[in-house]
Amino acid sequence: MPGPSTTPSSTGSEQPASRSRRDPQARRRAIIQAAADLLIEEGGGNITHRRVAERAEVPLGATTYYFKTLDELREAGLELLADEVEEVLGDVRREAAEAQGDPEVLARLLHDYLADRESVRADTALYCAAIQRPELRPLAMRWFDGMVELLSDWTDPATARLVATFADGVSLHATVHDEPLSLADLTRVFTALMRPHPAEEEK
Amino acid sequence: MPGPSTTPSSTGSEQPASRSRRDPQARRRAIIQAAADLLIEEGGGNITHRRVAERAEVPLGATTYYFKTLDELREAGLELLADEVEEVLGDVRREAAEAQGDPEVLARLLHDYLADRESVRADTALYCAAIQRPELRPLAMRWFDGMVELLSDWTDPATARLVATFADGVSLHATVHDEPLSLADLTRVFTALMRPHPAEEEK
Amino acid sequence: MPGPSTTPSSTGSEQPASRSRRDPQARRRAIIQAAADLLIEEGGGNITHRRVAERAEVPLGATTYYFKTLDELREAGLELLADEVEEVLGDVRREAAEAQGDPEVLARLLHDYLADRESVRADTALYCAAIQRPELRPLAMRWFDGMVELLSDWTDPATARLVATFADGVSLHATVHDEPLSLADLTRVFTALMRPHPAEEEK
Amino acid sequence: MPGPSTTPSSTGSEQPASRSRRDPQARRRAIIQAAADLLIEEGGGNITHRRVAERAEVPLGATTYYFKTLDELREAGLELLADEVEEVLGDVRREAAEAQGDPEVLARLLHDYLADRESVRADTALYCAAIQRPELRPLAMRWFDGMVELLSDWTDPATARLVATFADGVSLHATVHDEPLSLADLTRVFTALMRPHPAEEEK
DNA sequence: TATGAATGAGTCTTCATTCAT
DNA sequence: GATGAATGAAGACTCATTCAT
Repeated sequence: MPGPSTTPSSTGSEQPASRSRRDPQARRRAIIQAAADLLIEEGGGNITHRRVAERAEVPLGATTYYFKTLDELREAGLELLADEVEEVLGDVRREAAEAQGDPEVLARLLHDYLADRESVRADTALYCAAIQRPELRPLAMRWFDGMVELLSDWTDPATARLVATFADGVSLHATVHDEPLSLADLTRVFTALMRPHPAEEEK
Repeated sequence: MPGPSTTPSSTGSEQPASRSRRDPQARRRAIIQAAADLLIEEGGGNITHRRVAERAEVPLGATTYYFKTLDELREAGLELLADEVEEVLGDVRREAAEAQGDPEVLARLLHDYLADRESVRADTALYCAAIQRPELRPLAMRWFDGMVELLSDWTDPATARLVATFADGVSLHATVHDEPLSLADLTRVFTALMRPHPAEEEK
Repeated sequence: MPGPSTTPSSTGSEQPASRSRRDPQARRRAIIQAAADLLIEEGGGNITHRRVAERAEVPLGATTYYFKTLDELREAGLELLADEVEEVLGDVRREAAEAQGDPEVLARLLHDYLADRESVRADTALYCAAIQRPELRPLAMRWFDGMVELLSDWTDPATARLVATFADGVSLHATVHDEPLSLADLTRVFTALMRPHPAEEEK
Repeated sequence: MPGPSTTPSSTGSEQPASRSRRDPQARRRAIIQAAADLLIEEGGGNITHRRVAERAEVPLGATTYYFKTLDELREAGLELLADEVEEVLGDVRREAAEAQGDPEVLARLLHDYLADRESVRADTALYCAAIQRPELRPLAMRWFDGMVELLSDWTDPATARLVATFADGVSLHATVHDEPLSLADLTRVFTALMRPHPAEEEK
């Protein structure tokens, strides 16, 4: 899995002067990026105009100029996180295609993804938001649905959903515990779940 | 699984007048309970002295009298959630013991647990808190560790960890999606994971 | 001694509307002035955002907008007091220069200064602050050091320090007792202290 | 000068159990003592029932039981400080009597007194209180008047007042600066001021 | 267009004081 | 008599939002 190599996410700060004034688009992006970073670091409850402005290195007024309310800004940040997660998922998908859905390869891809703390944090941050505010659930589902879709090329939908659910647990586990599951563990689960099973009559 | 039938958790409000004045113990409990309820409903970021006081039907001053800081109050609420979760887990354990660790029975117990929205919310609320504030991770781990311990009676530790991780995903899934996984799905995963597997050489 | 004749200090309140809104500089000044007034009248321990706001006739929020913390505001007020005191001292110095350090003239200058209750209060307010908070001592020393420097033109440093110490006592005495020392008393002390003395070997 | 050898002031903490319960007098004293200590350390503005109670190691209720209001408690503390100062002054007086008012001896006594930081702090704390609250001036005057009376045995009242004023300045100076005036300096001033002077016609 | 000034609402917290026990 | 519980008022501080410029 590609990791954040392609996503310029949550790292930027000293973009060229192009970000500042006279480039509204870039400015807007910088603000959203700052909001997303803060969402990851501190959770949605602690994000304020002032903190975002400072982080994005734009004047306070800019944050209210581009976003009518703080909620709107928060949502834009979450959306960016979801986009990032989805982008990562897209990369994974391409690699998975080549692997023909080999459980071992899928396990390795998930393992690589887990190594990218930034992406994992984005993922769990989305889940936190979704847990606390139902209207944000669609954002969190994008990851789950993407995962299911990815897997659907190689297995039946029910199994795909189960594997995706397991992947969620793995993400959560990686965030809360110090170290993520081992590649061997992941491989074992993927293999066990994707192996043809006797009773195909679920749901 | 017992569900909250035994735990009068997170529902109370209209205790007899005995809760009020001059019964510090009960008062403290009521405040913590209110905090826990709010944690479940709105997440740790949105809890305030005022909201807790209103919820617990005590004057504002009471919340600061019993807890020097809001953090302390929040933590007490989380601890209560963790206790509740653990209590549920204890019940599960007792039932699991009788079942001799039969995967089907375990799946049913998890399924029953998922039907108790309150407990699931408590579980995910703990995870949210742990994600956003590392110092709270031990609380979230109590659930995971308890699950692992429970399973350890019937399978090897590595498998127990994997199943517990899956259970985390299931919890998360149940909170964010409208309906939890089916009993059949759970049974399938439990069976697949707990079945003796060829390579015992993980990690 | 000139007294505050030149300093519009600690009296203002009814500036033209120019002070209000959209004149940050003036607003800031008004707040500091109000703080200084309160410091003189009630001492540093009793100054609050609310009182300052009311005194300066600005909304409460203004006091926290211009000063991140109350301490900062307090300090700004004290600094203003110190500036005022120093300004008075500058006037005294100019007059003293013409008098060639004649003890009688110096005594008269101090006597005039004592007649300006406002300045004396500023002086003692600074001392109070310095007594209770060591980090503010430099502010109080500005008066003492200024006095020493002033006198150093006409007498040796040791004597200057003694005379300045006496002047401190006089200030204190004037604040706590109803009436200050008489001109004759001051003259006597100044003369006695500045008269060449037998043993020049102190310290 | 005796220093604090005779005054058990502001040091106590672990009196025998006699202080606690069943000895109201001792309890009251302990509370007042604690208040006095806090007055010296933090100034009158920062004294609270809770802090006093903690310092005196008595329950919170005791502080309101023995003193109807906080002001009353504060005043009791100041009174204790004044008593202590006066006690020191009494010791000084006895020694001064033997010395027949010799300026050199008086200077030494003041110098010794300055070495007792505790007493000096008490003195200046009283002055701070008196500056900020006129109704407390009598307390601060007790020290000044005592000094004048002491000196009156050896010199005329006017001179006594001048010397006492100087002594005030010395106290202030000692509190705000790191080191007090030298014995030689003090001697010089005392000698100069108490020497018979030509014009006896002041005030 | 863009932004800093502005402010009132709301946050946590401390505390004097009262009072039931 | 003594004390911990109790609470409303007030304090410092933060901030979303508005608005003049």
